[in-house]
Amino acid sequence: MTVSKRTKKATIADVAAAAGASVATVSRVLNGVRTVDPVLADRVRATIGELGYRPSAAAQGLARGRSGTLGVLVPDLANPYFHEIIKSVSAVARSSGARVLVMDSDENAAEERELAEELMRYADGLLLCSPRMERADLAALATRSVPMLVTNRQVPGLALQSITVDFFGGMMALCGHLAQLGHHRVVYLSGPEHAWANGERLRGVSAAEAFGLSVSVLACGYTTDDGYAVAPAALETGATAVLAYNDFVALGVLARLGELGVRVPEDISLTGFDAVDVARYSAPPLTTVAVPRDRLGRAAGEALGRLMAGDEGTEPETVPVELRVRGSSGAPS
Amino acid sequence: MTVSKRTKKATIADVAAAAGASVATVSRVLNGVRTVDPVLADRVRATIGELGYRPSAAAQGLARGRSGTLGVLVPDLANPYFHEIIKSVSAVARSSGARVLVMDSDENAAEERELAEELMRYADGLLLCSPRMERADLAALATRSVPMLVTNRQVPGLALQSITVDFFGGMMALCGHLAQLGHHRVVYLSGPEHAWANGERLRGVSAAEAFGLSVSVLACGYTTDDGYAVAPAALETGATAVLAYNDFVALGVLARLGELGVRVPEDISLTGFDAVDVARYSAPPLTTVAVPRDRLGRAAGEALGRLMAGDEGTEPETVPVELRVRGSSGAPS
DNA sequence: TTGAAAGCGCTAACAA
DNA sequence: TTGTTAGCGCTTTCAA
Repeated sequence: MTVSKRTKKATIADVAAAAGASVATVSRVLNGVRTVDPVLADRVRATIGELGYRPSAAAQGLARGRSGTLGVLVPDLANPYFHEIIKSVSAVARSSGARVLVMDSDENAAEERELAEELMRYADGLLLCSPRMERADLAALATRSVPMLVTNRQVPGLALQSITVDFFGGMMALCGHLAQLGHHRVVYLSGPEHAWANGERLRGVSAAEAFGLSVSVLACGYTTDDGYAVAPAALETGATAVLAYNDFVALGVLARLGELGVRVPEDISLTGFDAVDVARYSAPPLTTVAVPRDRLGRAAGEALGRLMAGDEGTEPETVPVELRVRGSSGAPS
Repeated sequence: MTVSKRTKKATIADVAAAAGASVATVSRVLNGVRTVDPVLADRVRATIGELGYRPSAAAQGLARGRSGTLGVLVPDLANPYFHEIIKSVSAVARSSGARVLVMDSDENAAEERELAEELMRYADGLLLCSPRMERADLAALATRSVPMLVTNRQVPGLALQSITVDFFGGMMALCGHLAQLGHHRVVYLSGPEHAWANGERLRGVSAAEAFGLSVSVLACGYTTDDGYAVAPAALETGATAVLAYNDFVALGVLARLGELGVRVPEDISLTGFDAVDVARYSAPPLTTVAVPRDRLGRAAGEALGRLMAGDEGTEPETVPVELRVRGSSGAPS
């Protein structure tokens, strides 16, 4: 069998004609319906192979009334935080014969709503990862006919299908650890302003004031560059420990402190968040909070699957985190 | 206007009926065809808004004969190398009204072919990022009716539409730099066996033997963990410089060397590849090679756009790289 | 400027 | 067990 350059796409009718069967029979073979004579079925399969036939996804989708596609919207495809999530969701989707359509909103809260609506045209179900959009938009989307699940966002008074990570608890744990070491003054390097994840962390450090920690907050960001830039300001607060929004920020801080001759943890303690791989390999390795992103992704994929199967209303789920004490935190000098 | 919970999806016929127009007219409004009475058009648009109508992607795709979707296949979604590429491709696609369907082959060369074929059912064009599949599979895919572009892979004798990065040149530059510093014995920590990117780097170090470098090769991998694990073996080769497959591997090596009390670059030099963000912030910062992934992604997106527009055959493009000399390389002791 | 109607490629009743 | 055929929701002639 030789396939020539740029084969024109074969249709089910072509296959039927070539195999001497009806389109219905070909469709049956395609879909594994058992009521087909094995001989005929083999002939059809052979023809399919010869013609290199593949059913059109659009036609199947239209006829079946569903696309077999899961839409995933993330704020930033270049943010490693979302990679494992996407990966796990993809894996879950694939195991149930679905595909994943990914879109990136570029951290643009205003455009998110429109992208989500667009995604709904293509997908049977929608996963909004850490959406930044306003409450009203989220509420409107939730009423659509496409099942929707949200990660890392909870809106008081809005019954959103959601799975969240216990950022609050994670930050509390971090603060508790520092307090135990004897710290009294800490500074939190704040992440994306509209991110729920940032709000929860902030809530966590604030709550820690209850057990005697004095907290200052510095607007920062979520990249290594952001951390590098804000490190001197963090130093000026006089805090004995720096709580970075995430590991990347912490690595930036660590680098800058190194340049400034400030030792970690002897002169100042430093913590990250997320427990990305590289955080284990810095010098010193970062004390941080492990966020099980694969688990989050898997849970999201499965919950979405249930929603799409008709299960109205999954319980909001909260994925626990885990404190990882490593070398970057120590007793204050 | 109140939208109730779980609106049933409206169709173009619903809109037509509600607006007192024909489906043809609604379609015209939807597609911006000018030959519609402004008053009628406004009425249609209003109805669309009220009904929250969105055209079905499947129906449009079927009727138009194209999906408006770009398929992207990557070996590993969790590998940061591909993130910026996906992101740039997405951006290019979006600017021309297309969407991106991403699939992950999980580094499984055997499954890649099947996934690519599957992707073709959904997409108008295909981007295979660093495909690991065999030559024959690649050749077969290239004959399909869906335009296909490949990054980081060139197959001798196969006219593949491709965009590659000059890994060979980058590795040569790294070797040249080390040779100039006075190194004579280096060890290359080899990456994924079937990756063209690894082959090219290997070709680069081998070519460097021409200017007096003695090279040994150690099977390693592409993660920080891999680097951490192989570091002692690298040390045992007696090389005065370690060329890691990429930055992540190098960071792993760096961490392990630190634990072993081996100083970089005083005791041994170390280089990375790719110039990911964090590589600038290690102590010492990594000497590496900058690979313009955004540019690769943009170029790929644009070239694919041209292919899909009917341009038979884009010239194979090679994206240049840039040596970044930083603190992790120095003269041998 | 508008509308009727014929597909697009497939699935799934329904008949045979 | 097989085939015929009516949709699925949209685009796009073709007529009016």
